[in-house]
Amino acid sequence: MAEYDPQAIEKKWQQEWDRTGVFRAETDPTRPKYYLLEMLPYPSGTLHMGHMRNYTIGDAVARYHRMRGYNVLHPMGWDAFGLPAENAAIQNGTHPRAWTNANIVEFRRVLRRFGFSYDWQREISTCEPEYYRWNQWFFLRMLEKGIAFRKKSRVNWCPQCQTVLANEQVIEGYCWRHETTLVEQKELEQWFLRITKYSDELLEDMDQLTDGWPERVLVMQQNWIGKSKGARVRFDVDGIAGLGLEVFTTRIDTIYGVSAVLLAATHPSLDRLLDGVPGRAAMDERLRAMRQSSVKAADIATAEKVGFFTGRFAINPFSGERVPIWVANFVLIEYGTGAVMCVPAHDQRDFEFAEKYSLPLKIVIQPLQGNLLRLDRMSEAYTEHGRLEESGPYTGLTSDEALERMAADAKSKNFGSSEITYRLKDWGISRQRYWGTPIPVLYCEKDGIVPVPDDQLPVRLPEDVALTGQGQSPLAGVPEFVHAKCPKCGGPARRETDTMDTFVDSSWYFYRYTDPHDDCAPFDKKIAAYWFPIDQYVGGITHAILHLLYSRFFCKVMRDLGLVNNDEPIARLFTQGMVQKGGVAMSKSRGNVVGAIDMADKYGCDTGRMYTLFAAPPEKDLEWNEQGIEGSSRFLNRVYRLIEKHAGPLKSIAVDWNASVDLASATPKEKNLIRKAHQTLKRVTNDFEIRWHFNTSVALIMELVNELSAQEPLEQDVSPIVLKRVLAMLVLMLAPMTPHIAEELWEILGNSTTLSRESWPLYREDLTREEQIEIIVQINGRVRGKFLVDDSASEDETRKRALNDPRIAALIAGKEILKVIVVQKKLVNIVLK
RNA sequence: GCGGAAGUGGCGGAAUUGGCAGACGCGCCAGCCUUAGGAGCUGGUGGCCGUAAGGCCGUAGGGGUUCGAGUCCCUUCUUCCGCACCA
Repeated sequence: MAEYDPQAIEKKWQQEWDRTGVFRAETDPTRPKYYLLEMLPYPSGTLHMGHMRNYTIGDAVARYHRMRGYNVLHPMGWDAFGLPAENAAIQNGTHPRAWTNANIVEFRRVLRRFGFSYDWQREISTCEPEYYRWNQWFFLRMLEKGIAFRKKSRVNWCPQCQTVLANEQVIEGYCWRHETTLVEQKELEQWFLRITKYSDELLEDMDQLTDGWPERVLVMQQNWIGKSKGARVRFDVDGIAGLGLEVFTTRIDTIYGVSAVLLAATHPSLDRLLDGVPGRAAMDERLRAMRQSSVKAADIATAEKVGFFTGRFAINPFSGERVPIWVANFVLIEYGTGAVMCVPAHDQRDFEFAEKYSLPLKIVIQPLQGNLLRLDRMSEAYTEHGRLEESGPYTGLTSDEALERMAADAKSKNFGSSEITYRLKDWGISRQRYWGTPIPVLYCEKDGIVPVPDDQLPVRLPEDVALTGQGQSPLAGVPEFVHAKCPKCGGPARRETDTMDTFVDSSWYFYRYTDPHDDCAPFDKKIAAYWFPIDQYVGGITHAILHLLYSRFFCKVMRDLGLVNNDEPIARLFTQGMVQKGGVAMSKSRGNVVGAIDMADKYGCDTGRMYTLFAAPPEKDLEWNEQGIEGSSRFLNRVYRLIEKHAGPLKSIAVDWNASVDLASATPKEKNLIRKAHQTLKRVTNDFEIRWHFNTSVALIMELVNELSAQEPLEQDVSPIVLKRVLAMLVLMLAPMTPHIAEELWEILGNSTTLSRESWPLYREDLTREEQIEIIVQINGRVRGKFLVDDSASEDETRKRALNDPRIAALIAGKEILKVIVVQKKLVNIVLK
C-alpha cells in the first residue's frame, strides 16, 4: 500500500497547475468576479511561517471562491524599493537591485513551494521602470491638480554622516551608524501630497467600510485623522500694533478663565514679539534648547512641562483682560495654530503648568450637578462641560450654548471664527535616498520648477551610483543624472535628486494587477472597473493606518482624475494575527523563526498550511507548537490511508451530485455517514462564507474522518455509491486548505480531471437533520435526565415524556411544580418550588 | 491619559440564536500490535467526594436580569495592542 509522500505529491500537482494554467484570471465581464489580495511583501530576509499564515488564509479563500464559480483574481508581487536594500548595499557592497532581485527569486521559490494559487503572469515588482514610471505619472497629475506641492520641512540629520536619516535609522535619538552622535533636526524643501484635502471624505467614507473592515482599524484611522471642532481666537499683543496671536481652542466657553497665552518654541511671531525685550539673549538660548529637544515623540509625552515668560502681554478679546505671553514646550507647532490659551482651571496640562509657574487659576465652569468647584479644593482641572460663571454676558449659559454663541460673536466682532482642525498632516514623500522612484521634476534657473513631460517618462534611476551613506541624496552625486535640459526653455536645469516614499508604490499597486503589462497607462479604466473594488484584502494589522489610509487617499485622487469609479478601493479587510514563538512575533532579528522551506521539507506544505489554519482562529495571534504540527501531519496521513484503502472498488463509480439520495432504504451506517457529511459540509461552508474560522472547519473535517473510522468496516453495510459520495465530499472540503493532497486523493478516487476546476459541493438541509433528537431534562436548571424524541415530536409530547420519565418522576414526586419550560428539540426545564 | 481587543482544563482552542461548558487537536495515562518504536490502533483524561450509581464545584473577581448566563447588563481587576502634551 502506498504511503502519503507529500514531497512527491506537492511537486506533481504544482507542475500540473503550472502546465494547465488553472489559476490564470481572465477579465470577463460576463462572469462574477472575486478579487482577493494579500498585502504585497517586501522581499527581505527569509519567509517564515508568519508570512505563510497570511498567504494560506488568502489562498484558502481564493480557492474556495474559485470552487464557488467566481472568476478569481489572486495576484502576487514585490514591494521592491526601500531602505533595507540601500543599507545592505552600504554594508556589503552589493547593488540594491542585485540584493532585491536575489530576494525576489528566493521569495518566489518559497511561495511556489507552498502551492499558492497565484496568477503568476500578473506578477509586478515596484522597482522596475515599467512600474515606477506610473508613480511618476501620478505625481505629475497631482502636481497639475495642486495636490503635490513643495514646502519646508524638518528631517533627521546626522552631523557625522552629513546625511538625512530615516526615522528607522534614528535609534534612541542617535545615528544608527554613530552610536554617540546625537541626531539633529534640519529644515529642507520637500515634496508633499495634500492628503488633508480629503480629510473629511476619508472620515465620512468610513461609513462604507463598517461592514467589511475591522472596527479597530477604522477607529485607529479615525483617531489618526483626528477631527476636532473648535474656534480660532485672536489675542492682540499689548504694545505691538498689528501683531495678533491666533490661538486654537475647542473650549472657547472657558475663555474668561485664561491666565496666559502659550506659544510653541518655533512659533513664527516669536521674533517680532521678543524684539526689544530685556533679556532677549537668554531667551534665544532657551528657545534653541527647546527646539532641539523636541526630537523624540515618545519622550515628549512624559517630559516635564517647562516654559518662560516672554515679557509681553496679550489682550483677551472677550474680557479685555491683559494676560502674559509664555513659551511652553508642550505646545505643538504642527497642530492648530501653534498657540493656545492657558486655562488652568479647566485643562489638566494648563493646570500643571500654572502650578509650576504660579499662574493664577480662575474657575469659569461649574458642574451642572453635584458640588460646586472651589479653588482651595482643586487638585486637578475640571475638564467636563458645565455652566458658565464669571464670564461676563455669557454667565449662566451651558457650555454647549456658549461654545456656539461665543464663536459666532468672535466672528461678528472680527477677532475669531469657528474652525475645524485635523491631526492628519500632509504626506511628505521626499526621501533623500537612492533606492526609490525619482521625483519627475526639474529646476530651471529661468522657469523654476518644471515637471518632466509625460513623453519623457520614466525618469530612470541610474544604476551606477556611489552609496556611502554619507553626503546628500545619492542621486546628487551623479552628474549625468542631475544635469538636464529644461523642457520649456532648453536651457540648463537640475533634476530633483530626491526619491519618493515607498508608500507611494504600495498605494495603488492593486490597480496595476488588473492590467500589469499596460505601457500606455497605469491601467485600463474598463478593466479596473470590472475587478474593483477588492473583495477581500488580507494582511497584518501593522498597516492599519499608513498603507491603508494612503491607499484610500490615492483611490479618491484617481476617482477625481476619472480613472476609477469607486470611492473606496477595498470592500473588505481582514487582519490576521501574528505567528509567535516564545510569546513574541517571529522575526529574523529575534532568531525565533520557523522557516517556510524547512517546514515544507520536513512535513510538506499541506501540513504547514493545515496547522496554521487549525491552531487558532485567523485573527488571533498563534503560538507555534512543533507537537501541534505532528498532529496535523498525522491527520493528513490518516486521511490518505483511509481513502487509499477504500478507493479501489470506488474508482469506476461516477458521482452524480444531482442524483437523489434514498434515505428510506439506507442502512443505519449509511444514514450516519450521509448525515455527518452533510452536517460537516453545512458548517464548513458557513465557516468560509461568514465566520472565517478555519480552525473549526478543520475540526469538523476531523470529526467526519473520525466518524468514517468509527463506522469501519466500511465494506459492510455501506454501498460503494454512498461511500464514494462521502469520500468525495471530504476531499472537496479539504481542497481549499490542503490542495495538493486533495488533488492526489481526488485522482486516487478515480477522477481524471483536476480538482482545481471542481465545484464546491452543496449540502442538503434535509440530509443534515437527525431523525431522533436528544432532549435534556432539567430540574431548576440542573440536568437530571435525557431522552430521545422523534424530530416531529410536538411540544406537548415532549413535556409529557419528560414528566413521565421514571427518574424525573421520582425526583419531582410530592413537590409543587411552578412551571415547565419546553424548548422544542432542545430541552425541558421543570421549575419546582 | 484616550481608544481598541481579550481573559474558558496542563496547552492551542470549541460552544454560530441565552439552552448538556470543554468539540477538535496537543500533551499525559492505560492497553493492543511490534525484534524495536519518536510508527499505527483502541480506550481514558476539568476539580473535589464516592468502589459504584451519583453528587457538589467550575468559564479572571463581585453584583444583577432570567426558568436557564461563558454568552446579556453593571462593576472591579489583569494582559495585550494602537495613539499619545492634539489645546
